[in-house]
Amino acid sequence: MNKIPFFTEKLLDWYQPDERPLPWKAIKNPYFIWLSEIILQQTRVQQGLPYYIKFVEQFPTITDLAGASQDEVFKLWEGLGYYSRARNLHAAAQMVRDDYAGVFPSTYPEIRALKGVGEYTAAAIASFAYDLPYAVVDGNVYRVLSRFFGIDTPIDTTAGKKEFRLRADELLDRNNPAVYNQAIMDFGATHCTPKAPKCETCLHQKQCVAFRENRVMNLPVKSKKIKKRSRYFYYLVLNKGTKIYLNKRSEKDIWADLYDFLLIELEQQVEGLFLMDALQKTSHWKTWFGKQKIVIDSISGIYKQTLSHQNINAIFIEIQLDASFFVENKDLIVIERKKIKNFAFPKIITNYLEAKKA
DNA sequence: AAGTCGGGGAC
DNA sequence: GTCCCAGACTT
Repeated sequence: MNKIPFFTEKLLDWYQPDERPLPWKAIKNPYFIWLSEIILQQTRVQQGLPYYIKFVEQFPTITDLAGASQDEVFKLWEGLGYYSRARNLHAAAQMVRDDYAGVFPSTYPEIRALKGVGEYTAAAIASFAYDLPYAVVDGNVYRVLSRFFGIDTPIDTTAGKKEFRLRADELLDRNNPAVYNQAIMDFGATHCTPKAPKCETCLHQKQCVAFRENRVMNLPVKSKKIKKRSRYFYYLVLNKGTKIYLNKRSEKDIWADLYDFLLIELEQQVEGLFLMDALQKTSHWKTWFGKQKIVIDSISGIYKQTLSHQNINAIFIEIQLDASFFVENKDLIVIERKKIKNFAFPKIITNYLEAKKA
């Protein structure tokens, strides 16, 4: 029996498993645990919970998920963001089906090798599903450890990641990795929070370096500051009778594998009388429409969406095409408008579609 | 090592 | 407005 560090002893003493009941706790099904961990990457429990419930209901086993179409998986993921998670989720399910006969792998290296599973997620699955001694290091853990030990090494550097990983491994209760990992994340999520941490009632107050030195609000440290660029999207919503044209987005940009409309992007915001003139001058317009005359049905106001690295500004231009009209673009698909609910769109598109309906 | 990938909630 | 959330991947 290893000696348990003081920090760990106090943490386990604090932890009350039933205080924050969640459907992926107190289960050992590795598929459900994996699913919950992917959904919760960079996502608050509150936001991810309804998605977890939907996935479990629609795909009771990982083989069910593997057998779904990509459009089905994306539709269920719609609105949650970071859509590469959905693509990797689907691919990993097929890996488990094809390489492991549908049985979720049970060793850390095998779990870590699944698409979309990094160090954190592999440790979480290994400990929660299989009681293997791997310490999780997520945003909660960075915050708790940086404060308790007064570590100001930036967490978004190679040195910082290594330092916190070593520290986390020392603190892990190797006899009870699942409970320890749950406890430290719950503590960070409910007690040692980013803003307004509950230091006054904290059991660690006397030993917490950050509290003693009045540095709680300065930890953890991040070195990088993100820069945002603004983009200006002009969506041509093509309608022909009861049909509508959709575009499936390619891999290189935001919203890969989601659907949107025919898009012209300009370097700046253009409004009012200048808009159609600016659009018709673009090479895109000339390629798609040639010299055919386009009749504009309506032009929306500016829809805005903030992404982690971009500010998106979008204007939607409704166009009714004549039956004889031809659009030179092989990537477009034409569907019945009433089937639009089967396709997954970025939030800014669903916002527009909702507003149009009303 | 730096950049990129969403969306929402708390302040 | 800013920060950051049960991070991972690409270049």
